[in-house]
Order: sequence, then structure tokens, then C-alpha cells
Amino acid sequence: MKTGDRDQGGARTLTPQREAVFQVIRESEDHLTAAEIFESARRRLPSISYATVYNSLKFLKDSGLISEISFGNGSSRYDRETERHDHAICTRCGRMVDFDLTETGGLLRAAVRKTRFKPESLHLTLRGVCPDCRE
Amino acid sequence: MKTGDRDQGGARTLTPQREAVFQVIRESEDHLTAAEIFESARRRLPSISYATVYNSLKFLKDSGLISEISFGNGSSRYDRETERHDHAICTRCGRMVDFDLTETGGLLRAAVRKTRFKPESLHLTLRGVCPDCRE
DNA sequence: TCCTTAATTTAGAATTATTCTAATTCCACA
DNA sequence: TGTGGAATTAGAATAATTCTAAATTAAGGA
Repeated sequence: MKTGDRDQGGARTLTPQREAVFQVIRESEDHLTAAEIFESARRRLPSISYATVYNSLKFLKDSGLISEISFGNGSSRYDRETERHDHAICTRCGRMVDFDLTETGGLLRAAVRKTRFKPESLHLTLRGVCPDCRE
Repeated sequence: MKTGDRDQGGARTLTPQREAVFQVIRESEDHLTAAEIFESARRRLPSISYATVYNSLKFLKDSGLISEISFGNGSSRYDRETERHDHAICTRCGRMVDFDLTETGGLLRAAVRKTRFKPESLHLTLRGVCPDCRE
């Protein structure tokens, strides 16, 4: 690239592989694991490799198009929702549901007061039993 | 075991190995990983194996003597604090600090209202830069 | 005391999730 | 046309954790 920072053909391109990964995440209600994404992406693009899925996930995350969430139990999951939000996790079936607690300003201030951290994000996790699992 | 449920010699014993693991966690300010715990426990009990550390951690967790915390980035950590509390994670150095937001009753109710989950726990995570890392 | 039994520990193999490596392909542009 | 950087690929490597099978331990009963 000579002078400007137009970036076609060079870095930052949304290649077919990256787009396939993006579509998979975008079209799913759930929070998929890398393995699930690989499976679905492969249906669109049979030659896609595992490494490319991971590369694409990193690319999409850095571009702010998706977000990554992970709690201890196992593997990271990927979320089409990139705005601040919270998660509820069912301790029976493992399902993860998005929700949003809007009145978090005061919470954040309280957390900062106690920790003296320069805040970047605040995130709530509710663990419990989802409506489906209590029959 | 004939009739009663006295359980010496059978299940649930605090063996020397389990006790060593417990002491390591109890005496640390930080939230240690399994690898760190293995290293320290080995100093007390040179013959202890990795699997026993994991078994002991599970035993101690089930007994409510320690708690496990884990966020995406890498391995689980173990905490001597078992009461409800929250965590702040430094995005520069990775340090994890405990704090406690006391006014969580209303929060929990709001989260339950939105998700319809039968709640078991609510946990906050603050990400940001710790006091040490901003010089 | 000796035997039986169940719990526990051990070492190492297996598994799972993720990252790394090196070779290959792709494509804009000189 | 050919050069170079970016991206993709397959498979190896790594890291964390779990599993397996054999050995050890300790209590309680014959």
C-alpha cells in the first residue's frame, strides 16, 4: 500500500470465510462454541479449516462485530450481541440467555469506589434454573 | 459401615493430601491456579500428584471449604472466600481482586424478573485497570 | 492378627479447547 | 508477468483437565 490507508486487498478484508463465520453467529439465537461454529461454517464452505474459524472469530471480535463470552465450564462462546449486557446460565441444561440490567450506573460507581479500578466494563452473571428446566 | 453414618475411614475424610491443598489456598492472598497449587502442595507433600490436586479441589469445593472461579482467559482459580462476593479483573496484569457489593437484593429481583430463572447466585465482574497498573 | 472392603492416591494416558507453524493460495498493483 | 503481503490450510503443539488402572491405605470384622 503506497500512501493512503485504503485497505482493499490488504489487511482487514471480510473474506468469504470470515463472512461465513459471521453469518453462522448472526443467524443463531444461541451462543455457539467454536466447534459448533466450525460445523455450521463447514456446511457453507466445506474447505474451511478449524484454524480459520479461530482466526475469523478473533478478527470479528477485534472488529466489534461479535463478542466472546466464557465462564469456566468448558469452551468460549460467541455472541452476535455486542452491546453491554448480562448473562443468565442454567445450572441444569447449561443454556445461556442474554438479558440487560439497565440501572447499572450506580453499581459501577460502587464497584469502582471499592476496588479503585479504572473501569472498562461491568458484567452480571445470574446462575439458576431456566423456565424450561423447572417443567 | 454397619448402621450409623459415622464416616471415619470411609468417604469424606480430610486426608493429608486434601489438607495440604486446603492449607495452600488458605494461606494465599491470591486466587491460585491448579498448577500453582500443585507446585506449593508438592513442597509440603513431595509425593502428591496432579490428579490428587484436582480431586482434592473438587472435594474441598463440594464441602464448601473453597470456591472455584473462572473466566475465559485460561485456567480456573481457587478462592478461600466462600461467601457471596464479586471480582474485579485487571486487563493489564490479570490480577483478580475480591470485593463485595452489598446492595444486591434489588438487582437479583430485577434479574429474575427479566429472565424468569429460579435464582441460585448472582455475581458481578468488573474489568478494568487496577491501581498498580496505572502507576 | 489377618482378611476384606471401600476410599484414596498415584502415574501416566486420553481428551478437549485453543494456538502455533510452515507451506500454499490469493490478489492488487508495480 | 511477477512480487509481496494477507489469508487459508492441515496438522502439530500446547495447556488444562479428566480418565484409567494399578497400588496403597486404613477401618472393622472373623
